[in-house]
Amino acid sequence: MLDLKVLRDDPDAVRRSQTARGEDPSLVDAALAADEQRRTAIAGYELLRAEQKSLGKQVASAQGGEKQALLARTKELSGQVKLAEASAREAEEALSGVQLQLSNVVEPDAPIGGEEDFTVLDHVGTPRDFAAEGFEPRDHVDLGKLLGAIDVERGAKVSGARFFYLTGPGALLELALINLAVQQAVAAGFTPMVTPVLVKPPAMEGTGFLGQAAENVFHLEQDDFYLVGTSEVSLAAYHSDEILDASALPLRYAGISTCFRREAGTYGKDTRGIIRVHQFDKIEMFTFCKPEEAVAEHQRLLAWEKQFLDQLELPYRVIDVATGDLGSSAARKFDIEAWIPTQGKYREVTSTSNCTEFQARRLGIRMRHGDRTSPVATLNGTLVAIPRVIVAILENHQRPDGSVRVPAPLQATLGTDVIQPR
RNA sequence: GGAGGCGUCGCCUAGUCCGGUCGAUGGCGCCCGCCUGCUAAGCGGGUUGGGGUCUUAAAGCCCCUCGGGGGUUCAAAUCCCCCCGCCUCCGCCA
Repeated sequence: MLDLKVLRDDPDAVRRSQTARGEDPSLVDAALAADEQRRTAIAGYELLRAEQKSLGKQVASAQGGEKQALLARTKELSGQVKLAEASAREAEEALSGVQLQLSNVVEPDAPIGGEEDFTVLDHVGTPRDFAAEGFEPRDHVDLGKLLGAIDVERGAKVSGARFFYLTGPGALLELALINLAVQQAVAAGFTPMVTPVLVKPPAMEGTGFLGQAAENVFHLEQDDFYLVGTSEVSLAAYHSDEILDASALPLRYAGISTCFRREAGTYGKDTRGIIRVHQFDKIEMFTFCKPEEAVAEHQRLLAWEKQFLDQLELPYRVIDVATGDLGSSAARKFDIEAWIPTQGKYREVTSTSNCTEFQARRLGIRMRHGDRTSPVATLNGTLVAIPRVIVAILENHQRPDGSVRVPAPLQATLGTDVIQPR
């Protein structure tokens, strides 16, 4: 949710941002008009209500005929107050309806354009030249089968498309990655958190996932629960309707959770393997900080993501996601994409977003500084999304015989430095 | 799932039976001041959050806020209904 003050004082900036995202700039004018109506309605209601209260007090002490006269007036007022209150509430709802449709204002340095208009900020590592090594790389599905690490057939049998089992070394790989990620996060000062994966509507709405992203969210109709697509949701809502001590910021949490995604509208996309699945586990970094520190914190989150991938010796690049491809809450987003040899391209493995005060305003998360309160900034970043990192490890570290080299920090949990075909 | 109890402006708490003087009591904590070799104690004052209005800004004024929503009433923390959360006991169950 955007600050009404910004909307009133600098509507052009919001219009420009909407346009850069490929969204409707006229929403700004609709919001301003709704705000105007709301304020008029509130003023009307409050005037009547003030009169009702002051007359009510006189009724209490008045006697006889005077009391009867007052009662006649207040009875009439009572109905008027109810009507005015209803129209004030209607106007409030109309405004928040428009306000909820407006996306966050993008950072000025974010590249303008659609999905393909990102800019590449960094390349780390070099993709292996399998041709020079003299063999054709296997993809992660074949490797997973060969190693007894991934079972997509039975995943489909039991739960349908886009479900899978991690078996044997695959399961151990997940545990090793989670351990490594949590250890790194704790060392960096994050509080590790195991979070709920079912949340009530306000948490989902507050984090901005019920807008354009709504079709990708699982909803349990009978109980009105949503399944989170990321622990970002439960972590952001953790402090909802709270006033935080500004001196205690930043608060950094590492969420450990399963994530659920409907992947609607992706039929035919990544149907093979475990790149795009309905359920996976993920460690997510989440920060509450002062708005003026958000940009610097965003860089720190990105640095922690790189630190993690560096240890796994994966070639990757960092991209600055273009305005048209940002989530509604994000002002800026950096993705890290790991090299996937059998696809011959880089694929997203992490994503970090600066949501500035957008989520905090919706969720009622403020900080106290001096004698006033104001919204905090929230940021999130993937430390590890298990399936995609497993894909990257298997494919990048494979050897001609189908065995896979295990990066050093994972060897203890795996109990070996090479995963051998079964 | 069943029965009962509870939910008040950071924490604790009075008030709810019997509607108006609650524009919410007191304590703790915190902030400011006085006193004071220093500290503590003592004394005085302040201390929910949101919105509207006016203003360069502040102050002021007004409205809302007693878990949430609805109802009764001229008037609701207080009466009625629904919901949510917490606690205790019973049942069931990893």
